[in-house]
Amino acid sequence: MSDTRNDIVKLSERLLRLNGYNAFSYVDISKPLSIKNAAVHYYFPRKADLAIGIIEDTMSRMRDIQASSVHKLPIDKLKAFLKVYTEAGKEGKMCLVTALTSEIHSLDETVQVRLKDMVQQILRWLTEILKEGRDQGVFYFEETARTKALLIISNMIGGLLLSRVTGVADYSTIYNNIIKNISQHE
Amino acid sequence: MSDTRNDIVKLSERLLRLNGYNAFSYVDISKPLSIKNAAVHYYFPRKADLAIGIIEDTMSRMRDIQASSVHKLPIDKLKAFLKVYTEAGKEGKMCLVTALTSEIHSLDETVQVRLKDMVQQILRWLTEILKEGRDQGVFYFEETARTKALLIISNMIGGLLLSRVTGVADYSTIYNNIIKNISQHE
DNA sequence: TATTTTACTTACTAGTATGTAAGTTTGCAA
DNA sequence: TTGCAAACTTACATACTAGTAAGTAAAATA
Repeated sequence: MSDTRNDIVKLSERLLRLNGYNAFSYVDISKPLSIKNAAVHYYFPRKADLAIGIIEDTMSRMRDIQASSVHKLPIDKLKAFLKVYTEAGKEGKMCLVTALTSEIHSLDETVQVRLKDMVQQILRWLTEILKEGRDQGVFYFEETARTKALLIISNMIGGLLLSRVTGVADYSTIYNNIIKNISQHE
Repeated sequence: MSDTRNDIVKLSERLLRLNGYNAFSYVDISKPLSIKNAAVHYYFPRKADLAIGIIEDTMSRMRDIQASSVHKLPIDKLKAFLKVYTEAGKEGKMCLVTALTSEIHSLDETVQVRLKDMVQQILRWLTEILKEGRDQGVFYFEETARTKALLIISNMIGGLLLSRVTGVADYSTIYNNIIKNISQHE
């Protein structure tokens, strides 16, 4: 895959997660890369194609993280999962799910389908980690694993948004609470 | 206050929370109200003024809810607080904080200041409810009241976003878990 | 009754958005 | 060496955006 195509995806993803879907344009991407906006259209004819490109790139990285933590302990799997959000928080980024879901009515149906799929995969990923941790007796929670996953992911999504306004310390507070809460008997 | 001005605020708020800040235009507001876009500019010269109008309207309703639940039990105060999110969920709306925070870089500094203020007030409101409930021995949580408030609000913010993609049932799951979790001894 | 203010409309501008069609350069393959 | 495909650029079309300036009709005020 060409450098240019990859540069476009990386920069688009950054702009999408910093500013939102309707707040970045083809020129915002082409200008910093010193190419013309038509060059972006060459790789991604429509903005929907670009969105799909970003989703696929993100899911690919997601699978890499999953693959490289297969042999780790549940707590480290959980930390690897949450790290994605922590890094976003440091850069003031939303998570990709937030960026797309908050402007879902601006998205092509083809993009909405991919977004749904991504959310399901994220949920399944975390649910599996939680199940494993509980089975091994290192995680403690009363809810179903899927419900606990919903709670943790919504904490992350909301935490990243809130911390944009109240400061990253609040994201850390949420993060620490999740780790502490799941590791402790009741 | 004129009907037109109020109609503009209500419709803008709806469009903002359904579609996002950069996804609605002055024409999107004027057309359904059968007025010209310049009429919207008459009341709200710049889009920032409109955003501030929406924030103020929302905070005013917030204070009404607070005022009308002063004499209620902590659990009913909490339910009154959360009801705002539940109603949004039914209509597929994000909360106002999400709609604005997700596109914070598109907002005027004057709007950002008001947004910050609103978030602080929401946090203070819920924190007070939680303190009162714990003091009366009806709420149980180990964190500070402010941290618990952060966790609940981030659950709501994230729950509303996730449920746009996975279905409202997931919002309900989160809601029910919050109520159950805070009401139970450990 | 005269004047001013309110609540708009008409008509427009300048800028930006996504997207397209056709042309150009470069490098590889036959 | 010719031909072709990849990776672009040039130039443009269409549509929409926030925002403004000037005009108007009706209501409130002096």
